[in-house]
Amino acid sequence: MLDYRRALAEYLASAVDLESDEIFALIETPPQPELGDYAFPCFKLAKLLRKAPPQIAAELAAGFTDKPDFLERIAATGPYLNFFLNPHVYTADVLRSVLEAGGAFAAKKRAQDEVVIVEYSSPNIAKPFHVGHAFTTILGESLKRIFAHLGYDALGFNHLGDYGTQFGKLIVAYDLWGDAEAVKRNAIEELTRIYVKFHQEAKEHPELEEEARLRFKQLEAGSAHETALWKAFREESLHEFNRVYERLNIHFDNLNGESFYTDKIPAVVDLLEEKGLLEESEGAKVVRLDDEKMPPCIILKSDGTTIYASRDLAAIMYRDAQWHFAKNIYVVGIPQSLHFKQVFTVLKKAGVPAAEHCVHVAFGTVKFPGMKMSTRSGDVILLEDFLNEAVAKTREIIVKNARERGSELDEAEINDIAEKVGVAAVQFNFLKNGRERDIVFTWEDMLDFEGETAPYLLYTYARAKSILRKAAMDGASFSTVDLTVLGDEQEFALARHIAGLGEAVQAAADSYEPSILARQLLLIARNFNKFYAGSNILNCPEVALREARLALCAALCLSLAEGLQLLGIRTVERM
RNA sequence: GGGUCUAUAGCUCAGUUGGAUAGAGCAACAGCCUUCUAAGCUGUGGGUCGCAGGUUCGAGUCCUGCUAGGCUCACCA
Repeated sequence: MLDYRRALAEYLASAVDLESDEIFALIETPPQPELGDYAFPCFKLAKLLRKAPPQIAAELAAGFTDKPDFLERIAATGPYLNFFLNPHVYTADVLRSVLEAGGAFAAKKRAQDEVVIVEYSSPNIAKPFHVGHAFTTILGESLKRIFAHLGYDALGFNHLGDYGTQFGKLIVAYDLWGDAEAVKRNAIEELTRIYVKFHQEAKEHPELEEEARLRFKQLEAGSAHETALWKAFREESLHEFNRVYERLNIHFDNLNGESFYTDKIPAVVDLLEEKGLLEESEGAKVVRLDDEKMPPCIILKSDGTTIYASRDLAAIMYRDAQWHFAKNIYVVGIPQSLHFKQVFTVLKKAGVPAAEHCVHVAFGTVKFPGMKMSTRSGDVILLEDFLNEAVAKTREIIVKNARERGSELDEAEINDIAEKVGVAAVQFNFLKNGRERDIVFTWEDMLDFEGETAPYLLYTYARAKSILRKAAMDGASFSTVDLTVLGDEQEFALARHIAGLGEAVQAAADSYEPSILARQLLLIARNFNKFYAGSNILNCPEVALREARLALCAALCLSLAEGLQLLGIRTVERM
């Protein structure tokens, strides 16, 4: 489709004594549709021409003789020059582009391969996957999809928490009280059970702690028994995580956890040593960051062992060597902001250029009023249980609606729709607002399926699909349909918002903020529902208009599906 | 105490590089299913944009100070 803002800027350049790029930057969208579709504020010109802005606007408006096809009207309103698009030309152009793009309306291509690594989810092995993990998992997946859509080679990295002294504890506990069958049945539950038991027993038998440290050292040294157990814990945990990932439609490209990077740390220590950055402080090896007004970054603990900062440093070096990433994105909570600032700064000081391409995409905390999210107390909401609740609630609504509408959904279909809509509702809760905001978790809010929710978006999609099916036009091409008959207030408004999808996706990527895309989709859906409530589509008496409105439905479906896919959300054909 | 982020309607949040009358959803109230899915649509009420200054033709948006709160500040990740 035509870049209307650009075209308008070039048109204006002939009348205004400014470069078209300058004009382009000044053009804005008026707050109300009555004021037009684009506006040019004349404040900047006032200084140049030494005249009042409203006078300039009026004179410019009077001076235009011929208009391009896409413009219907130009009017001066106070200090603004307002432009009204021809709604028929515009609506037809936008919808034609969407229909021809077939789900890639907002997609871009790149001249060369540029790898974007998105590290997200990263749960700890042998620990429950609770609602707190949902934020990074859902946000990260969306970012990965958005960057892929914009032509990047986007890779999802799951940096598993699969290393540390807790594995020594687990090994000790398993040898003492573990049940192989129980691990097979439900690994996380059994491993959590023996982990909790370990801490209880360790209070009275402190020697267990010492034993755990010993067993961890043996694990590091590659001892057969310990390694076999560690591998089994990892495998079984992953098996369970995959159940959730499958439901969320997530597939990682890389599962290198903390353990993978440990043997790459000595090289990092050597590098820092060589650059003269490493200092001894209170027995530990640190890099001082005083000049950056940050506390020192600990590289090696006083007992000589490694720490998470050193592992993250090693990971960046390794990823840079392997992939020469354009971006290396960490989808990790706000509390770790300082940690990442330190790590990136250490690398900059060491002269590693890749440090410039590392980004910490921080997000807020999921808060539970009246609950303490702690593994030890067992007072957690498993993400799986949350999904199940949402699916169950969805199922109730589907069954109720089916009864009222007298529709003929079979059991398997009901289950499939409930699963997709319920999971989508959960996902959208984490994507609709700015990511740095905390989320207060209440069942009431989380299971509200009206208004700004995924079920609203999916419902809108399903309604449009239903019409297309009834018209036997689902999947039709519409290539010969005349779309210029469209352009009434609601049709035009819908086209305006659909056209905004491309910018929304780009903005979402630029600021690592899928909520921008999520909000655009809500706007699109709301405008379609207004159109739907006020216009006949299937029952439209004029054949040409009916066809064009069906094409509008098809374009709506394509754009909603495209955007939802970028949020990691699956669509349903009916609900 | 240092760093950092936040403060917009009863609640949850949007608010484009500073621009026209600050917008949604939920909740409340009043309507709309003999037109295509009412998980929808229409309407009403609801605001000293934390407080005080400053910059500017113009500030919810930028600067300073203050208040309140979150997170964080060395061997956990």
